[in-house]
Amino acid sequence: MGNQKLYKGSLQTIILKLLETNDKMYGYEITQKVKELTKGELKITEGALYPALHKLEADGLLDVEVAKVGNRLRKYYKLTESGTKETANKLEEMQEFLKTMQHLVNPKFSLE
Amino acid sequence: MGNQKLYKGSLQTIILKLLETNDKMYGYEITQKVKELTKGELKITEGALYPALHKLEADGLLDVEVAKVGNRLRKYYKLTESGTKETANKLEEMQEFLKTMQHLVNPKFSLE
DNA sequence: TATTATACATAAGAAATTTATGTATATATT
DNA sequence: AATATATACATAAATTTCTTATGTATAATA
Repeated sequence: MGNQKLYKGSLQTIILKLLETNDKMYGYEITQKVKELTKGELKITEGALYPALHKLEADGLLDVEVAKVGNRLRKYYKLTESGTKETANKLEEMQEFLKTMQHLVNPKFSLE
Repeated sequence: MGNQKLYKGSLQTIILKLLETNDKMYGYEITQKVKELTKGELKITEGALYPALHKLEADGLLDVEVAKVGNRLRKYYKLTESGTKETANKLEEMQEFLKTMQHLVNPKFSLE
């Protein structure tokens, strides 16, 4: 783990985006979903994920709901109202960054 | 300053890419070039830039050459041989990241 | 029955910034 | 002439965000 290149600051945005699309997810599910969607390109470690989820919750962007499945706990997270707004902001920021970086590092194939 | 979103870890790549394109640059010039190329979208602060340049130099990726212009110093940086190789690696990594994130966050290209 | 997968968590340390501050010269503005 | 802005470097404290390591426990698989 920790092999791939995940630029610091992008994890929050990834989590928020997944919750926007999937409505309700638990931590372990998020790690698996990211691995699946990126074909193993990105691997979210637990040491990064759980503190990030706790922070998003503390900041009021996520609500949590504990479920018991069999004998095991799951903590389902979903966007709050303000979380939904912040998701839109962060996605826009990310898009801007991607466009800017694309232009910087590969002017030839710039999207704009 | 510090308003824009510069994901941590991308600054080194930006510096290396600029030096690949421009052969030889000094610090202040880099801050201006980034501002110009990104139309003010990204602003590299001195507190980030100078330590980054020193680290790249310490890691053997950059050579430095001091010049006196008028009565003022300039430190011109350029890629070493190993810096050129590392630039290629970092650019490839960045391209991968941009592609991956584009798929993750861009609704149009979203996989789910 | 031993390993892997599922599912949470935290803590120490590292890396890369931000923010603040400092020094000094050159140029432009009032 | 005085003041502000631009040029050009630098560092240090604090903060953010991650990596790496470790811990607990249940469920499924080889």
